[in-house]
Amino acid sequence: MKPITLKDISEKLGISVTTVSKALKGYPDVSKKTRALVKELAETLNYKPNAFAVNLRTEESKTIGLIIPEIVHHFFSSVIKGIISQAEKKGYLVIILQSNESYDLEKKQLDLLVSKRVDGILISLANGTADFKHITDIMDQGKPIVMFDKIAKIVKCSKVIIDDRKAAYTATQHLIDTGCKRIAHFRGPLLPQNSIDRFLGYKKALEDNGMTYDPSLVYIFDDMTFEVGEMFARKILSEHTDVDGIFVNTDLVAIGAITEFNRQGVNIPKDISIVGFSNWFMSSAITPSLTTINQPGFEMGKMAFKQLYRELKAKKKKKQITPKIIELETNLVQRNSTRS
Amino acid sequence: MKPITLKDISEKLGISVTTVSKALKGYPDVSKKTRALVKELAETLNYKPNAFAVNLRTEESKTIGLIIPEIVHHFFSSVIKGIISQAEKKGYLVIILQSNESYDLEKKQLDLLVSKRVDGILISLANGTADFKHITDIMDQGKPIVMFDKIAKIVKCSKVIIDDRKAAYTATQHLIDTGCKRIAHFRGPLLPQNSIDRFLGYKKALEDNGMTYDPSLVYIFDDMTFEVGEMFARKILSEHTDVDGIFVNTDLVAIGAITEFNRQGVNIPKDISIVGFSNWFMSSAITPSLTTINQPGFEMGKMAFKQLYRELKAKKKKKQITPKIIELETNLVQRNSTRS
DNA sequence: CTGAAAGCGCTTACAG
DNA sequence: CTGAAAGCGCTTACAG
Repeated sequence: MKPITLKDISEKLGISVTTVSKALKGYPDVSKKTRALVKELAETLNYKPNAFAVNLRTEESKTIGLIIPEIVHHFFSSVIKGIISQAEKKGYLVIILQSNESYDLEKKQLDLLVSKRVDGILISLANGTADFKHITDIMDQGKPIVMFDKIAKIVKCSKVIIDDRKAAYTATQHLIDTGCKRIAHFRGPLLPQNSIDRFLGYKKALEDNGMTYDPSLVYIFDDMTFEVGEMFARKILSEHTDVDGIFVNTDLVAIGAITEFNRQGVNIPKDISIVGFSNWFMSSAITPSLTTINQPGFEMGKMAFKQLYRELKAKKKKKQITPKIIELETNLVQRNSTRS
Repeated sequence: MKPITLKDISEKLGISVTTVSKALKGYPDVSKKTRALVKELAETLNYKPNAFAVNLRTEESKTIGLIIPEIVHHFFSSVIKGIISQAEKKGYLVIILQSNESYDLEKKQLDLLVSKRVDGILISLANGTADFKHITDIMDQGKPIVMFDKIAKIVKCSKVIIDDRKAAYTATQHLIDTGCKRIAHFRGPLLPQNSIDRFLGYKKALEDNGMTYDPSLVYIFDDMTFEVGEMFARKILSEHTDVDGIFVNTDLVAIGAITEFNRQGVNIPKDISIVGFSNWFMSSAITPSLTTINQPGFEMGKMAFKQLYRELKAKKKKKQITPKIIELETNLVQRNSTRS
């Protein structure tokens, strides 16, 4: 059962392939009658253009690539959803790859996407990524690329981000406003820009409030997991009994910490207040519910695709692309892990 | 900056395109010397075959399509991860589409994937899907398709599933064994096979234990959300004060119910015991932690791709494909929402 | 308004 | 061992 081709239609109708092609695409230089005839037959035969041939001819596939550090992740999966839904609206399909926070994998996957000739690429960088040649190489080939969430400041492509520094400042200020005197920070890994910015926001808030910044209160770790949250909660209890507030880099770790503190009989928020980051769904279901920074994942995905789409269109028209930084708003969601 | 083609290499080397192509593919009928020369030049020029041309020639794209009801979902995102990681190992890329539990969207997306000529399709059906012509049509075209989790018994393709009936039986039996006398069931939507099977497992367990099955204790709802869990928890308290156990179709709804019961001062598990389904990550973090059925999402994704891959290979060799049903093991995870 | 022809970049059956 | 040629199915510049 071979698929129907233009040739099949042209033979049945006794006209040329050229005319069939034009008729199907609604070109004006085909008679109304021919056009109607062609369209009708195409319909009844359920003709579908061979995408492979179209791709080869037009040098575009209406497919984009997406590289993301982790899929089983509330924030990132929301971003994916935003990207896919927006892409579908514009007739684009999305190939998804997961870097597992590994630079090597990220690089290999980027290569793979390029060799598959996707029209453009959306990427959120792995924690392990410190060198960006694999990204700039692609930009140099003229392939549109948009970064989101985990970006590199130094790379001159479009980006969709939040103001991590400001959001972290707000989170820390909230701890201070609700009476915390000694505030720790679960910072996460060293490299990624948003770890850095969240840390800087935390530090700035302390300084602006005349509180001394104590490096020993900043906990660094590579894996942002529930278990890490439990572990550092225990560390706090043994190393820094005077800590009465923690600003945690991400909700999942904060939830691990809450679970451990609950287990140890620490009263949250009275003994220790906690603010997370991202507003994962879980944050509202845990006891006590987690005060956190709401980070608009779905929106971010939508915006990232929209920007890529703009660049795809600009490229087709051979227009110059000026990189754009799109910053989305965040807000503090007050719940029960901080005092009111 | 045009990409390098076979022609570029052949011209630089003064040999034919045919020979270059063969040399690159390691065909034996090329002299060692020529092969080495070609490979070296290809390397230095960073030659990448034009995937569009290869696709057209070979009529395959090494790309598969995946249609899933929802992405922001712990179980499904685990499945996606399993699929992608396995596909990557075998050199396949995955295009992901989300049906939002809608039959119309699912149908449209299936069409889209076919017209993009993906090599095969992986699908978990939408709740709204009651007719399967869109699926069988594709099978009739000889395109391999594998269903997972939310399947249709009537469709004769390969499937990766769990034994929902048995798992639900185990869950209900556990409630009975720990002393529950009147057990409700949050069933979810009517159509999907796994809702049906979980309900049947629940019913069977009651009957086998000499407990009367009471239809008024079975709650049906379309959206499997946290909010629905809260709502039906309230309903139970007002409609059936004698209920002392609930078997819930999925963890998310169970967690909503727990949250509402906590709020109303109902003691879990003493007043009401709850068993969920799926073992979402959240289930271990909530208070009380949720007893549930562990459903291996990552594994399911891996198996689904593996089966599709087998069928892809069989198709290439023009071998007949015999549909296979792959059943994965589940187990009860006892936590604190049921008595011990 | 219609169509013959070229070409996208590859692969492969075939001839030498 | 090498290469000319056909062909995958489409699109589009060009001629009539």
